Amino acid sequence: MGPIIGMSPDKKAETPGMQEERAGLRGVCRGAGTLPEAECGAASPLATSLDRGSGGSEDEELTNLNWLHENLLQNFTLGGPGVAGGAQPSASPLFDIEGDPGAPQNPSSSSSYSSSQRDLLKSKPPFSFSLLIYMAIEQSPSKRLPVKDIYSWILQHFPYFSSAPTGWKNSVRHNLSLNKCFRKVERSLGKVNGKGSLWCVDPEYRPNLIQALKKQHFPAAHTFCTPPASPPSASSPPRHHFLQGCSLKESDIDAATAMMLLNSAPGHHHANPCEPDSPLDLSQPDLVLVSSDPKQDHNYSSMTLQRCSSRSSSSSLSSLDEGGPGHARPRPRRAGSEGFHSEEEDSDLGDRDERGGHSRPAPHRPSPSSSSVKCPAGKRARRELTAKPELDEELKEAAGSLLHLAGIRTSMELNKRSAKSKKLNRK
DNA sequence: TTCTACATAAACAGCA
DNA sequence: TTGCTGTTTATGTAGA
Repeated sequence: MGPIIGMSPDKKAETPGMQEERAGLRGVCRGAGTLPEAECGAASPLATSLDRGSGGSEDEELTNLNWLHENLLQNFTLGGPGVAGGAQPSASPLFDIEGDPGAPQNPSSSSSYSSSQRDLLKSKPPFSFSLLIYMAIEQSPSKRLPVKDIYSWILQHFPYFSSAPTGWKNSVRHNLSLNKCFRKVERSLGKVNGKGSLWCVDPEYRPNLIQALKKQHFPAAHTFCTPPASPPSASSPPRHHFLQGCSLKESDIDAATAMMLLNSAPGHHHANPCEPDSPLDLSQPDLVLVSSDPKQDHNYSSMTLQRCSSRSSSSSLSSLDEGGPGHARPRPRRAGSEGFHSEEEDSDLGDRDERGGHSRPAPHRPSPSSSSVKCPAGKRARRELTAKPELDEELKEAAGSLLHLAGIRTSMELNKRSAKSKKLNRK
């Protein structure tokens, strides 16, 4: 996307990507639904940099997008620490919802993988860097990763980047720095700056990321997104599993997030979710705000909400990202994210300071009046809201309903999909 | 056409 | 000194 000079990796990768039977085919592997721990130890980011050395075919199998879709995102939504911490080959609710979790999903018996599917592996991931980072972090047992491991994870799961110019690393760092979804955690005390900070996902923004995932479209994957009329079979790629080629389903997300809520033990509230001693409990009800109403996006500043209401499909993530250079330039950067910025200024997240607290004096960014005006409901407000126990109950109820809905969703889903495919066909 | 999200590049600083 | 990490700014592209 960049200028010609800095040709975007996907353009560049056209060549390398094509050479990429190497990397691309790497991904075509047996990724039975959930990658067994034994087979995919490297699926754990812990293993990212550690295991890469041993590389090997095992490693290569990890790049299976199917696995990614099925396992990874399943993990995200569940958000449980068990995800990466221990093998969680068990079927998730999501897994169950659509079909047979036990069904061998073996895309890599890959003759069943179409060339288009393989191309997916070779081509640029349909995820933004933010999402990639999110995935990487979420996959880590501790929900914290150093940049290096994030690189590794991305490389591991998206071979595309192995052939991409190293600029993507810059982008990753850029995202980490800029995106409020990610928070820097010191590896050890007194090591605020310097090398090797850990990065975690700010639970406050986690739903945003989920939303972003939900809204992520996979145009290239539509080829295998066609609604199967028959139940999933071993020979056919799993039907949906979250990212399976299509945009995520609201019910998936919501139900999954609901599960997160349910999984969360009340009282596990850490001042700093990234506190090393307090494993990131992303499922904290008061941190993860979920609504059964997809329209309700608590994660956004009201500004974003407005935007979202007017722009149905704008990426949620970006709004919490840099907010877009927009046309607020010449002070582009933070302009759009001022809403969040102002939240930081709320200072309810003291550790946030570490970010701007670098050597360079934080340039005074005149917060656009719009931001301060449009964002009355900041994190604090949300917390106040969500801290209510009754809300917790409501959430649980909602979770139950959502799960129920998710369970019976399939038929509706089919309808939806057929409608969608019709729509696509029309195009 | 406008606006937003995102990607990319690059400069710069701090640290090991 | 070098390389990595982190921050920030600038700019371009794509999509809605």
